[in-house]
Amino acid sequence: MANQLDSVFSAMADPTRRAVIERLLDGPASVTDLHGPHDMALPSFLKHLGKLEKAGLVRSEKTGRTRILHIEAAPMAAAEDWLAQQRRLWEGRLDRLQALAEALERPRT
Amino acid sequence: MANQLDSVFSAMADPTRRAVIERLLDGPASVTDLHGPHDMALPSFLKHLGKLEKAGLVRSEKTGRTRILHIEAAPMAAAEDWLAQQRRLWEGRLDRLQALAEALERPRT
DNA sequence: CTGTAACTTAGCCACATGGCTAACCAACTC
DNA sequence: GAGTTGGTTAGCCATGTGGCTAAGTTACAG
Repeated sequence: MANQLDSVFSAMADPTRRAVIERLLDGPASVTDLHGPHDMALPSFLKHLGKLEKAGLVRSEKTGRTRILHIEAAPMAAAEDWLAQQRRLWEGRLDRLQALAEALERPRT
Repeated sequence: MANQLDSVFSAMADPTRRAVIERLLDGPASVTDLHGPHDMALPSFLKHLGKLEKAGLVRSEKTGRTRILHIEAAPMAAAEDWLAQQRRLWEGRLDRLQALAEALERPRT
């Protein structure tokens, strides 16, 4: 996955990982805290955290025997920017189509 | 993939597919037109188109022997909305932190 | 210093993904 | 109606993903 958008979008393409993101927006948390609400074995859950971290959406640091994760907002902004740009282009195209339609409605004004 | 966000995010997690989206924002196009710039066999490319269509990002209709695809903007908006909401929550949290910091700076005003 | 809590690593499994070739069908073109 | 163009289907392959159990490690608690 060369592009950063690749890993960010693919990290967000999973409800478990999106739930983790939502939880972390409320503040940092430990692995077991985050794991709590999810009905899956810890190692499976850790893979999700790993993906989030590789995508740069989350950073973590271990103190003692517990690892604390916190969110990193920048990569999400990149994804949002891409989407916003596509929407602008799309809206621009609709505007041009409408202008064209109006021009066709009254051919000689 | 239960959620719609799942399939939309995962559809966008690939540069080929994002390129197709960008191209289609400029107007409808046939399969071979879309395939043109991509250095991969047609059947492989078709799988990408299939994923886009299953995610609802694209619709297509066959007339004669050529299939024309056009974009469907709504699902992208859903993804953008999710991201925008997370950002709002994140910014809200930063505001609260800053308020807290200021409150700590001058304890009795 | 023994026990337990909090990860971590290793390894297995089933299925999805992203690529390919080969062969096929359907519709224009000449 | 023979050839070509535009897709489509079938089937193979390597790798990635998302889940599991079992066993290991490391720090804190008593």
